[in-house]
Amino acid sequence: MTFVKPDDIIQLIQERGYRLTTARKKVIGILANHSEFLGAYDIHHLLEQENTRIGVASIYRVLDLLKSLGLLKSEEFGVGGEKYRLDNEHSHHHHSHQLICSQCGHTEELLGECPISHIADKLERDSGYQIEEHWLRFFGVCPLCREQ
Amino acid sequence: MTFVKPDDIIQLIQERGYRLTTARKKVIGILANHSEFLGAYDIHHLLEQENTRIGVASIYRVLDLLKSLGLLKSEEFGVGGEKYRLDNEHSHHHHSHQLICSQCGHTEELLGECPISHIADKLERDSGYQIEEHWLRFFGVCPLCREQ
DNA sequence: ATAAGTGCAAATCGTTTGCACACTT
DNA sequence: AAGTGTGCAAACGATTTGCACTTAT
Repeated sequence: MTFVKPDDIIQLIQERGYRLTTARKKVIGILANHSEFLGAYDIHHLLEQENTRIGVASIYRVLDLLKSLGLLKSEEFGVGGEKYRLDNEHSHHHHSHQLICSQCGHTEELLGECPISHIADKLERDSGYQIEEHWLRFFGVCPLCREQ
Repeated sequence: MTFVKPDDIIQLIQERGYRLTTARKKVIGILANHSEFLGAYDIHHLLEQENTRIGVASIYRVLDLLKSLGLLKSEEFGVGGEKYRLDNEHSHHHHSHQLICSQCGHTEELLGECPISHIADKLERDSGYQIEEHWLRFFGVCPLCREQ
Protein backbone atom coordinates (compact mmCIF):
# COMPACT_ATOMS: atom_id res chain seq x y z
CA MET A 1 0.00 0.00 0.00
CA THR A 2 2.66 2.43 1.01
CA PHE A 3 4.80 3.61 -1.88
CA VAL A 4 6.90 6.14 -0.13
CA LYS A 5 7.63 5.90 3.54
CA PRO A 6 6.22 8.81 5.53
CA ASP A 7 9.41 8.87 7.58
CA ASP A 8 11.53 9.48 4.51
CA ILE A 9 9.36 12.41 3.55
CA ILE A 10 9.42 13.80 7.05
CA GLN A 11 13.17 13.53 7.08
CA LEU A 12 13.42 15.33 3.74
CA ILE A 13 11.14 18.09 5.01
CA GLN A 14 13.37 18.64 8.01
CA GLU A 15 16.57 18.44 6.02
CA ARG A 16 15.31 21.20 3.81
CA GLY A 17 14.61 23.35 6.84
CA TYR A 18 10.81 23.14 6.75
CA ARG A 19 9.03 22.70 10.05
CA LEU A 20 7.43 19.47 11.02
CA THR A 21 3.83 20.38 11.76
CA THR A 22 0.74 18.35 12.50
CA ALA A 23 -0.90 19.39 9.25
CA ARG A 24 2.10 18.13 7.29
CA LYS A 25 2.35 14.86 9.19
CA LYS A 26 -1.36 14.14 8.86
CA VAL A 27 -1.60 14.89 5.16
CA ILE A 28 1.50 12.83 4.44
CA GLY A 29 0.00 10.03 6.52
CA ILE A 30 -3.15 9.99 4.41
CA LEU A 31 -1.27 10.11 1.12
CA ALA A 32 1.06 7.34 2.21
CA ASN A 33 -1.86 5.06 2.90
CA HIS A 34 -3.66 5.59 -0.37
CA SER A 35 -2.44 4.39 -3.69
CA GLU A 36 -5.23 6.12 -5.61
CA PHE A 37 -5.24 9.75 -6.61
CA LEU A 38 -6.92 11.94 -4.02
CA GLY A 39 -8.30 15.46 -4.28
CA ALA A 40 -7.73 18.08 -1.61
CA TYR A 41 -11.24 17.60 -0.28
CA ASP A 42 -10.87 13.81 -0.29
CA ILE A 43 -7.93 14.27 2.03
CA HIS A 44 -9.92 16.71 4.11
CA HIS A 45 -12.74 14.20 4.54
CA LEU A 46 -10.42 11.33 5.31
CA LEU A 47 -8.84 13.45 8.01
CA GLU A 48 -12.24 14.28 9.46
CA GLN A 49 -12.86 10.57 9.77
CA GLU A 50 -9.80 10.43 11.99
CA ASN A 51 -11.17 13.37 13.96
CA THR A 52 -8.47 15.63 12.62
CA ARG A 53 -9.51 19.03 11.41
CA ILE A 54 -7.03 20.60 9.00
CA GLY A 55 -8.20 23.54 6.90
CA VAL A 56 -8.39 22.95 3.16
CA ALA A 57 -6.09 25.89 2.60
CA SER A 58 -3.43 24.14 4.63
CA ILE A 59 -3.98 20.91 2.75
CA TYR A 60 -3.33 22.77 -0.47
CA ARG A 61 -0.22 24.26 1.07
CA VAL A 62 1.11 20.86 2.12
CA LEU A 63 0.38 19.54 -1.36
CA ASP A 64 2.27 22.45 -2.89
CA LEU A 65 5.22 21.76 -0.65
CA LEU A 66 5.29 18.09 -1.57
CA LYS A 67 4.97 19.01 -5.21
CA SER A 68 7.91 21.38 -4.94
CA LEU A 69 9.92 18.58 -3.36
CA GLY A 70 9.07 16.41 -6.34
CA LEU A 71 7.29 13.87 -4.16
CA LEU A 72 3.85 14.31 -5.64
CA LYS A 73 2.29 13.40 -8.94
CA SER A 74 -0.87 15.27 -9.83
CA GLU A 75 -3.44 14.79 -12.53
CA GLU A 76 -6.63 16.35 -13.76
CA PHE A 77 -9.35 13.82 -14.36
CA GLY A 78 -11.80 15.95 -16.30
CA VAL A 79 -14.19 16.88 -13.50
CA GLY A 80 -13.74 17.67 -9.85
CA GLY A 81 -10.35 19.31 -9.89
CA GLU A 82 -6.82 18.09 -9.49
CA LYS A 83 -5.92 14.86 -7.75
CA TYR A 84 -2.66 13.91 -6.08
CA ARG A 85 -0.63 10.85 -5.27
CA LEU A 86 2.77 10.34 -3.70
CA ASP A 87 5.41 9.47 -6.19
CA ASN A 88 8.97 8.75 -5.31
CA GLU A 89 10.32 8.18 -8.78
CA HIS A 90 12.72 11.03 -8.80
CA SER A 91 13.76 10.10 -12.31
CA HIS A 92 13.29 13.47 -13.77
CA HIS A 93 11.52 12.90 -16.98
CA HIS A 94 8.26 11.05 -16.42
CA HIS A 95 6.42 9.54 -19.29
CA SER A 96 3.19 7.81 -19.97
CA HIS A 97 2.41 5.99 -23.19
CA GLN A 98 -1.03 4.67 -23.88
CA LEU A 99 -3.13 3.04 -26.51
CA ILE A 100 -6.78 3.93 -26.09
CA CYS A 101 -9.79 2.56 -27.91
CA SER A 102 -11.82 5.49 -29.13
CA GLN A 103 -15.00 3.41 -29.10
CA CYS A 104 -15.00 1.35 -25.92
CA GLY A 105 -12.42 3.36 -24.02
CA HIS A 106 -10.22 0.38 -23.25
CA THR A 107 -6.75 1.59 -22.33
CA GLU A 108 -3.43 -0.20 -22.52
CA GLU A 109 -0.17 1.07 -21.15
CA LEU A 110 2.60 0.72 -23.68
CA LEU A 111 5.61 -0.68 -21.98
CA GLY A 112 9.14 -1.06 -23.14
CA GLU A 113 11.70 1.31 -24.51
CA CYS A 114 10.68 4.97 -24.58
CA PRO A 115 10.80 6.10 -28.19
CA ILE A 116 10.46 9.75 -27.24
CA SER A 117 13.32 10.47 -24.89
CA HIS A 118 15.68 11.55 -27.65
CA ILE A 119 13.00 13.82 -29.09
CA ALA A 120 12.54 15.31 -25.63
CA ASP A 121 16.27 15.93 -25.32
CA LYS A 122 16.41 17.72 -28.64
CA LEU A 123 13.29 19.72 -27.84
CA GLU A 124 14.74 20.76 -24.52
CA ARG A 125 17.80 22.17 -26.26
CA ASP A 126 15.82 23.83 -29.05
CA SER A 127 13.03 25.37 -26.99
CA GLY A 128 14.69 26.36 -23.75
CA TYR A 129 11.98 24.52 -21.84
CA GLN A 130 13.04 22.29 -18.99
CA ILE A 131 11.05 19.24 -19.90
CA GLU A 132 9.70 17.22 -17.02
CA GLU A 133 7.24 14.87 -18.52
CA HIS A 134 5.54 13.75 -21.66
CA TRP A 135 2.50 11.83 -22.70
CA LEU A 136 2.12 9.88 -25.87
CA ARG A 137 -1.40 8.69 -26.53
CA PHE A 138 -2.61 6.71 -29.48
CA PHE A 139 -6.31 6.58 -30.19
CA GLY A 140 -7.82 3.97 -32.42
CA VAL A 141 -10.36 1.23 -32.71
CA CYS A 142 -9.44 -1.95 -30.87
CA PRO A 143 -9.71 -5.37 -32.54
CA LEU A 144 -12.91 -6.20 -30.67
CA CYS A 145 -14.67 -3.01 -31.66
CA ARG A 146 -13.48 -3.40 -35.23
CA GLU A 147 -15.35 -6.70 -35.54
CA GLN A 148 -18.64 -4.93 -35.12
CA MET B 1 -5.31 28.65 -41.41
CA THR B 2 -8.87 27.56 -41.80
CA PHE B 3 -9.42 23.89 -41.04
CA VAL B 4 -13.17 23.74 -41.19
CA LYS B 5 -15.21 26.09 -43.31
CA PRO B 6 -17.51 28.28 -41.26
CA ASP B 7 -20.17 27.89 -43.93
CA ASP B 8 -20.26 24.14 -43.49
CA ILE B 9 -20.78 24.53 -39.78
CA ILE B 10 -23.46 27.14 -40.28
CA GLN B 11 -25.22 24.86 -42.69
CA LEU B 12 -25.08 21.99 -40.21
CA ILE B 13 -26.47 24.20 -37.48
CA GLN B 14 -29.42 25.14 -39.62
CA GLU B 15 -30.00 21.60 -40.84
CA ARG B 16 -30.29 20.50 -37.25
CA GLY B 17 -32.86 23.16 -36.57
CA TYR B 18 -30.71 25.46 -34.47
CA ARG B 19 -30.99 29.16 -35.08
CA LEU B 20 -28.34 31.12 -36.80
CA THR B 21 -27.48 33.90 -34.39
CA THR B 22 -24.77 36.51 -34.27
CA ALA B 23 -23.14 34.92 -31.25
CA ARG B 24 -22.86 31.60 -33.06
CA LYS B 25 -21.56 33.15 -36.27
CA LYS B 26 -18.97 35.24 -34.47
CA VAL B 27 -17.65 32.45 -32.27
CA ILE B 28 -17.44 30.09 -35.22
CA GLY B 29 -15.63 32.83 -37.16
CA ILE B 30 -12.99 33.13 -34.46
CA LEU B 31 -12.49 29.40 -34.12
CA ALA B 32 -12.22 28.98 -37.86
CA ASN B 33 -9.40 31.48 -37.99
CA HIS B 34 -7.31 30.00 -35.22
CA SER B 35 -5.52 26.74 -35.42
CA GLU B 36 -4.44 26.84 -31.78
CA PHE B 37 -6.59 25.83 -28.85
CA LEU B 38 -8.50 28.77 -27.41
CA GLY B 39 -10.18 29.20 -24.04
CA ALA B 40 -13.61 30.80 -23.67
CA TYR B 41 -12.02 34.06 -22.51
CA ASP B 42 -9.50 34.02 -25.35
CA ILE B 43 -12.45 33.98 -27.71
CA HIS B 44 -14.13 36.71 -25.72
CA HIS B 45 -11.05 38.94 -25.96
CA LEU B 46 -10.57 38.26 -29.64
CA LEU B 47 -14.17 39.27 -30.22
CA GLU B 48 -13.68 42.47 -28.24
CA GLN B 49 -10.83 43.32 -30.57
CA GLU B 50 -13.35 43.15 -33.38
CA ASN B 51 -15.68 45.37 -31.37
CA THR B 52 -18.06 42.51 -30.84
CA ARG B 53 -19.42 42.02 -27.37
CA ILE B 54 -20.70 38.51 -26.74
CA GLY B 55 -21.21 37.42 -23.14
CA VAL B 56 -18.95 34.65 -21.89
CA ALA B 57 -22.00 32.62 -20.93
CA SER B 58 -23.07 32.62 -24.57
CA ILE B 59 -19.60 31.69 -25.70
CA TYR B 60 -19.76 28.66 -23.45
CA ARG B 61 -23.17 27.86 -24.87
CA VAL B 62 -21.90 28.03 -28.46
CA LEU B 63 -18.95 25.86 -27.50
CA ASP B 64 -21.29 23.31 -25.94
CA LEU B 65 -23.38 23.26 -29.09
CA LEU B 66 -20.37 22.74 -31.32
CA LYS B 67 -19.13 20.02 -29.00
CA SER B 68 -22.47 18.24 -29.19
CA LEU B 69 -22.26 18.42 -32.98
CA GLY B 70 -18.86 16.76 -32.81
CA LEU B 71 -17.16 19.74 -34.41
CA LEU B 72 -15.03 20.70 -31.48
CA LYS B 73 -12.06 19.17 -29.85
CA SER B 74 -11.45 20.27 -26.29
CA GLU B 75 -8.54 19.77 -23.98
CA GLU B 76 -7.41 20.63 -20.49
CA PHE B 77 -3.91 21.99 -20.34
CA GLY B 78 -3.37 21.95 -16.61
CA VAL B 79 -3.68 25.69 -16.04
CA GLY B 80 -6.32 28.18 -17.14
CA GLY B 81 -9.23 25.89 -17.85
CA GLU B 82 -10.44 24.08 -20.92
CA LYS B 83 -9.39 25.05 -24.43
CA TYR B 84 -11.17 24.40 -27.71
CA ARG B 85 -10.40 23.99 -31.37
CA LEU B 86 -12.51 23.13 -34.37
CA ASP B 87 -11.96 19.66 -35.63
CA ASN B 88 -13.68 18.08 -38.57
CA GLU B 89 -11.20 15.42 -39.47
CA HIS B 90 -13.40 12.54 -38.62
CA SER B 91 -11.08 10.09 -40.17
CA HIS B 92 -7.47 10.06 -40.95
CA HIS B 93 -4.64 9.67 -38.52
CA HIS B 94 -4.81 13.02 -36.97
CA HIS B 95 -2.08 14.16 -34.67
CA SER B 96 -1.39 16.92 -32.24
CA HIS B 97 2.00 17.70 -30.79
CA GLN B 98 2.39 20.26 -28.06
CA LEU B 99 4.81 21.78 -25.69
CA ILE B 100 3.09 23.04 -22.56
CA CYS B 101 4.49 25.07 -19.71
CA SER B 102 3.51 23.34 -16.50
CA GLN B 103 3.67 26.62 -14.60
CA CYS B 104 2.04 29.30 -16.73
CA GLY B 105 0.13 27.02 -19.06
CA HIS B 106 1.54 28.57 -22.22
CA THR B 107 1.09 26.15 -25.08
CA GLU B 108 3.00 25.83 -28.32
CA GLU B 109 2.08 23.62 -31.20
CA LEU B 110 5.06 21.69 -32.47
CA LEU B 111 5.08 21.90 -36.19
CA GLY B 112 7.11 20.07 -38.75
CA GLU B 113 7.67 16.44 -39.50
CA CYS B 114 5.70 14.01 -37.38
CA PRO B 115 8.20 11.90 -35.48
CA ILE B 116 5.55 9.41 -34.43
CA SER B 117 3.97 8.21 -37.64
CA HIS B 118 6.35 5.29 -38.05
CA ILE B 119 5.75 4.28 -34.43
CA ALA B 120 2.02 4.45 -35.11
CA ASP B 121 2.40 2.24 -38.15
CA LYS B 122 4.31 -0.38 -36.23
CA LEU B 123 1.88 -0.22 -33.35
CA GLU B 124 -1.03 -0.65 -35.71
CA ARG B 125 0.49 -3.85 -37.04
CA ASP B 126 1.48 -5.17 -33.62
CA SER B 127 -1.69 -4.35 -31.71
CA GLY B 128 -4.46 -4.85 -34.23
CA TYR B 129 -5.83 -1.42 -33.40
CA GLN B 130 -6.82 0.81 -36.26
CA ILE B 131 -5.07 3.95 -35.15
CA GLU B 132 -6.80 7.19 -35.92
CA GLU B 133 -5.03 9.76 -33.91
CA HIS B 134 -2.30 10.44 -31.46
CA TRP B 135 -1.22 13.15 -29.10
CA LEU B 136 2.28 13.85 -28.03
CA ARG B 137 2.58 16.33 -25.21
CA PHE B 138 5.66 17.59 -23.54
CA PHE B 139 5.33 19.31 -20.21
CA GLY B 140 8.05 21.48 -18.83
CA VAL B 141 8.96 24.88 -17.50
CA CYS B 142 9.21 27.57 -20.16
CA PRO B 143 12.20 29.94 -20.32
CA LEU B 144 10.22 32.80 -18.77
CA CYS B 145 9.02 30.80 -15.81
CA ARG B 146 12.49 29.35 -15.33
CA GLU B 147 13.89 32.83 -14.73
CA GLN B 148 11.84 33.16 -11.58
C1' DA C 1 11.69 34.82 20.93
C1' DT C 2 10.81 34.75 16.36
C1' DA C 3 9.75 33.44 12.04
C1' DA C 4 7.29 29.80 9.70
C1' DG C 5 2.92 27.71 9.38
C1' DT C 6 -2.05 27.57 10.37
C1' DG C 7 -7.16 28.49 10.23
C1' DC C 8 -10.62 31.13 8.68
C1' DA C 9 -13.10 33.88 5.62
C1' DA C 10 -12.92 36.59 1.73
C1' DA C 11 -11.14 36.74 -2.93
C1' DT C 12 -10.34 34.73 -7.40
C1' DC C 13 -10.81 32.00 -11.56
C1' DG C 14 -13.26 29.25 -14.83
C1' DT C 15 -17.78 27.72 -15.65
C1' DT C 16 -22.93 27.27 -15.09
C1' DT C 17 -27.51 28.85 -14.28
C1' DG C 18 -31.92 31.74 -13.64
C1' DC C 19 -34.37 35.10 -15.54
C1' DA C 20 -36.09 38.96 -18.25
C1' DC C 21 -35.48 40.54 -22.78
C1' DA C 22 -34.18 40.24 -27.91
C1' DC C 23 -34.07 38.10 -32.25
C1' DT C 24 -34.53 34.16 -35.63
C1' DT C 25 -37.78 31.57 -37.68
C1' DA D 1 -46.38 35.25 -32.80
C1' DA D 2 -43.77 31.89 -30.58
C1' DG D 3 -40.22 30.13 -28.55
C1' DT D 4 -35.08 29.76 -29.05
C1' DG D 5 -31.06 32.13 -27.77
C1' DT D 6 -28.98 36.08 -25.49
C1' DG D 7 -26.87 39.16 -21.80
C1' DC D 8 -26.31 39.97 -17.23
C1' DA D 9 -25.50 38.99 -12.66
C1' DA D 10 -25.64 35.79 -9.22
C1' DA D 11 -24.27 31.02 -7.99
C1' DC D 12 -20.97 27.58 -8.08
C1' DG D 13 -16.83 24.47 -7.05
C1' DA D 14 -11.92 24.32 -6.81
C1' DT D 15 -8.07 26.85 -5.42
C1' DT D 16 -5.53 30.99 -3.47
C1' DT D 17 -4.65 34.73 -0.47
C1' DG D 18 -4.64 38.24 3.54
C1' DC D 19 -4.36 38.46 8.14
C1' DA D 20 -4.27 37.62 12.98
C1' DC D 21 -3.05 33.81 15.76
C1' DT D 22 -0.36 29.53 16.95
C1' DT D 23 3.50 26.64 17.18
C1' DA D 24 8.09 24.42 15.97
C1' DT D 25 12.50 25.66 16.19
